[in-house]
Amino acid sequence: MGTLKYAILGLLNRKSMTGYDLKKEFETTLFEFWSAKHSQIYPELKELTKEKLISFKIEISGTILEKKVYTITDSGKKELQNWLLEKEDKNIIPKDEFKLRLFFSDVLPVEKRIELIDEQYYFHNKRKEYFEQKLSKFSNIPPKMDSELSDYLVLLGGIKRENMLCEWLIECKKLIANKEEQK
Amino acid sequence: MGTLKYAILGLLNRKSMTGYDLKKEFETTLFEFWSAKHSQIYPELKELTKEKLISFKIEISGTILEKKVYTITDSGKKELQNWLLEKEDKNIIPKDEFKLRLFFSDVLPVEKRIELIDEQYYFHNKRKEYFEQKLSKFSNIPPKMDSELSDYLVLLGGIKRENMLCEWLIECKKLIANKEEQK
DNA sequence: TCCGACATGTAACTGGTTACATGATTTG
DNA sequence: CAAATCATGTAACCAGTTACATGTCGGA
Repeated sequence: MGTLKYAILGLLNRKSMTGYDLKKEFETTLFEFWSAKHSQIYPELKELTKEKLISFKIEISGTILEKKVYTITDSGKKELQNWLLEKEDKNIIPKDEFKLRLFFSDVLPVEKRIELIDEQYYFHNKRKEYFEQKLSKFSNIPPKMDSELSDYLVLLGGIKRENMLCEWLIECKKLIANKEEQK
Repeated sequence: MGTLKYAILGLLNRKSMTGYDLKKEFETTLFEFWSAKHSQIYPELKELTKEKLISFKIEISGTILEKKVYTITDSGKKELQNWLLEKEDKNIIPKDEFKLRLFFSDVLPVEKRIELIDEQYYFHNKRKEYFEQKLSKFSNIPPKMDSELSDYLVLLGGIKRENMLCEWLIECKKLIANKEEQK
């Protein structure tokens, strides 16, 4: 796929920054839908520079520490644009270890199965609350600025996902418990 | 993680089968939450055999075609059980290329952004309908058999996910179109 | 007799994680 | 002055995909 490439181009299209800054962007801004470690970012920056999609200039931080501030090139902007407009079905269903576990858990005693679900519920409910708290920090809803609207939309998506998972888990619990009663 | 190992153990715990059968199980039964190509399955079966978690006996199909029918061992059953009961937060948010695209699409003209969303909506709506059709094939709801209930629960999860995505996309479209009007 | 499904494997490569490795700067 | 953070890189490994490779069986 080479998606990391476009994640980096997308971020640099918003603002010039260093590899370290990019790393932090992945940890915060893109956290909800993409991730990359610095060990993947630095070699990719090297490659993108070679492809002339980005360029860098060295800045001195303090007295001797050199940092490379990367900037997207016109060619890079074009490449990003093309990717954004690409019409391709890459809609692979993501792997889900919990579903796999739940699926095979029919060999466990019902109380263990319920425990499994309760744990998962607790987790997603917590994450849901965290996202909702983040949402409440928007002063205008919907936001007026374009890039803020993007933030808002993906956050909405996150909340909706966590919410859906909580609802599903409650339903799973009900159905599993209910079957037990029938015995 | 080594999740493939448990996917295979889980399937063999239900029923002894060949590598080829397992491949088909991944394509049908587990499709909604896990996948593996035969090129990954065969080496893993070799490894699991070495670890004595599974064993095989050769059956002759037709006149000379040998097939290896794999069976889970007691040791394998124990290993599966342990994994099912494992308490670990591996709740990594899955990568989502569409969200990444949407996130950076603020540089596109609004009509292109709407197109992007419409395409995605069409896809998820189609998948939702497909899942719903699969759901309608259950004669009893909720199913009485344990393993059928598992099928039912993950299918419900799939429908709920596709439904949530459709709702979210409609909301995204509304917010993006609405911003346009404000201009 | 041909074609699609059955059946099993390996090799090369890609994307991503963990660990190794180093050093500067800022803040308490 | 110590600890956290800033800053950049490489190496080894793991999971997974694509392509290569071979051969059988059953039905139209």
